[in-house]
Amino acid sequence: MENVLKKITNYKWELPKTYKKGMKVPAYFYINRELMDILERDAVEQAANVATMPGIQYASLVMPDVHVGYGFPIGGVAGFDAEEGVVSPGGVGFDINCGVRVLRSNLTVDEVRPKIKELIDELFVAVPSGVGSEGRLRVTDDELDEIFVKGAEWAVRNGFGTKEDLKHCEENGCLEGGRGDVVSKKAKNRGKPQLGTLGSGNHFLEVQYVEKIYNEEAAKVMGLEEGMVTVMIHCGSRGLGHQVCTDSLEVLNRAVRKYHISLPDKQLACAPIKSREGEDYFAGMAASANYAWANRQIITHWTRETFEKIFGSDLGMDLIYDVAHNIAKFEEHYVNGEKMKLCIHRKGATRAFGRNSKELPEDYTKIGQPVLIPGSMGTASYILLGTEKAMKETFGSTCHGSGRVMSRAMAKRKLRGSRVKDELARKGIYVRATHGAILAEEAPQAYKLSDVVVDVVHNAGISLLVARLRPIGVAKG
DNA sequence: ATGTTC
Repeated sequence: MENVLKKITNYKWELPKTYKKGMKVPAYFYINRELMDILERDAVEQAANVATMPGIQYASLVMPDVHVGYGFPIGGVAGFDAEEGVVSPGGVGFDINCGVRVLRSNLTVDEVRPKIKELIDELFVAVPSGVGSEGRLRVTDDELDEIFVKGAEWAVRNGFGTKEDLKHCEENGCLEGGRGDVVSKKAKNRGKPQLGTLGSGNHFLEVQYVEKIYNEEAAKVMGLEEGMVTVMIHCGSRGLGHQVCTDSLEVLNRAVRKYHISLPDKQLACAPIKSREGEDYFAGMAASANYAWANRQIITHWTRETFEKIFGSDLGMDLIYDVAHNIAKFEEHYVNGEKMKLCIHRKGATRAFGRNSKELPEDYTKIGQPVLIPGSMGTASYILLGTEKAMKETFGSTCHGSGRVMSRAMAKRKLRGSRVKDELARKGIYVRATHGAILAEEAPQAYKLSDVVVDVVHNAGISLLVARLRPIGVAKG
């Protein structure tokens, strides 16, 4: 790809807007040479396609964990003028508000390791997982409608966690504008029994420890020390968000014709933000995002209960932060020196706001927003900080994880789940999964090294390393 | 990611 991408720095490359007819802005790729070698041609085309969309501002942005997605690349960020621009389900993804949160604890890895099997087995029961899995609670239609509007706050109000948790969620765990009236009966029926479940695929609940601290000051503010046990929860809006996305694609395919929007790829289906179709998609997307925040909040509560059952009380399991990886939202950013209201789409990308952003809770105002980057199963996860450079260059955004290099089908052909489990055990990681195939699909070999991805965003300056977290136990669907 | 080819 080096013949089409122009080097700006060792970590930033430009695809000029002359690359493809109709591009309104260039695309910027945050990658290094190593990632350039595995960059998919189709992902480059997708980033160029996004640059042609109505109302796009500044650039189509690509993070180092990029791979081909539905319409937009996964690892893509795009900002559209809030008045003249569009909103697109392909720019959010099927798993609306797939996201990550991390809890700290007062426990050390030496205290937890001897009990890791018992702990993970208990967590595996306390937090249901797997495709189509159903949860331990049943909500009514009215409650579901409230969750669509209130997000994590509904969960806290109903006994799952604390008000302090809400302050440590992006958007306080609630995206404004969620509405149940635009969510189909089918989506609601899928979502109702799945609240409080982990799901499948790359979703997980992981017990980790802080292996290395890169930034003492920030780590202190987050309450992190080397050797301390942390818990990472990675999941999304389950069948509900998936159904909302599917339903909306039908509507927006029609809207593309109705509003005479010219697109290089049907998968970029979108509607003007100010149209009925666009507003309804946003409301359903926000409702799904809020369901996902309630979901992670409920799982957090059961995680704390399980830890207390095994290790007793006063474990200090505070929520460090919760970030969305798949979401669209209205934000203000500077474009060519002018403040603009934009609809920022982050698909497989993380908000990474710098210090003094008004969106941050008081304790993080001085250091910047915690950015949580899950590893693939068995590999390190990272905590970073958002930066002022990200505010200037990437609409305050960074990478979201390690990104696939092997398809699920390929991984199942090449790898055996039992063998993956044994390999992880040798590395001191106990894994509990619903079935062997998931271990093959999610094996470390199927993913880019998160270390490389994180190295790129750190060196590019769009987020900065704070801590590396090493897994000791994983529960997977 | 996903009642994993509704």
